[in-house]
Amino acid sequence: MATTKQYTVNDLLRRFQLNVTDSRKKILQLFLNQPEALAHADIEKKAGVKFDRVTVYRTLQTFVEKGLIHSIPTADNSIRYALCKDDCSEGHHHDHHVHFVCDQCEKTACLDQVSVPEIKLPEGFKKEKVEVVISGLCKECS
Amino acid sequence: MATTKQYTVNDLLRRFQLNVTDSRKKILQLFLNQPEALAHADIEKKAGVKFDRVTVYRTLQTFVEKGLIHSIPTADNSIRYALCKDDCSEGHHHDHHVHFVCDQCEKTACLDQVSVPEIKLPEGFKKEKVEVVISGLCKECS
DNA sequence: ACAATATTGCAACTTTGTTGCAAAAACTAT
DNA sequence: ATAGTTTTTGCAACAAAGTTGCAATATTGT
Repeated sequence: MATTKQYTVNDLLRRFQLNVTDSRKKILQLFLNQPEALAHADIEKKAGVKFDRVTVYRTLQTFVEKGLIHSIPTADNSIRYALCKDDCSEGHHHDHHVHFVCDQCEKTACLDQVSVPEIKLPEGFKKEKVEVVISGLCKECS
Repeated sequence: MATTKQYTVNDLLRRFQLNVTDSRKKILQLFLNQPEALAHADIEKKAGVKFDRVTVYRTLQTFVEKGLIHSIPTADNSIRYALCKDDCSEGHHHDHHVHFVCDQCEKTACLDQVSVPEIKLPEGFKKEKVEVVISGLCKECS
């Protein structure tokens, strides 16, 4: 019930050294409620009129900085965010899974089962982070 | 000399069934002149005050539609564009190489030598396009 | 060179993102 | 519980990015 959820969210925020506030609880809950990645616009919509646009921006920024969520690059100028699973820490995201964007329903998901393959770069390049975004049709749409 | 360049650009535009106009020539030339990917802002800057913002938007859109350039997804909300190498056709980009973004100089490049590995998706997903963006330090910066 | 078509530039507008600052809320220690 | 300190929020104002309609201009094929 409601209380259970609250505890989870509060706990999670605390664990990431964040003060517990209404907007943070609400936004974090959105991420926990559903598997897909969320764009800024989605969050504003789903959170209702309740929070200022600025607050949403700042909350997302904070969450990324603390390693609660990570951003998924897209080719359409709308960054999407998803919960980090395990080994992300402050300022350092290790995102070893593949992201999938459905061309039809536009939903973005983390494919935790699929890991990013090793890629060898030419001499002189130093690899820091590898992002793989696959587009196509998701389970529901194909 | 100048004339040679002109011919190349005109040719290329014609080959992609585009009318030859000042802005298209200029913008295409920008892409040919240098290896890095360009963001919208770069293009406006480099093209000088000569073209309207709207024209640049529309030109890039047209180029993408016709398969002359492709967009590279980024996590910082600024789409970058690069010339398509070979097997892109109208509405269908086959971009089998890896993209590299330097964390220091911010330059984005296509690593044509490095090809995207096969990735197997879970049951039910239909793969259409695979984008790989690697960040780190480029040759010059490391 | 002309007519048909496509492209451009302008203006006005919408959306998206940022900053400074005062009010409100959350945390800490008593 | 409360007072004091620190964070966070919301507002306002702004800046930047992107879109649309339309009239003027440029391009193309004949």
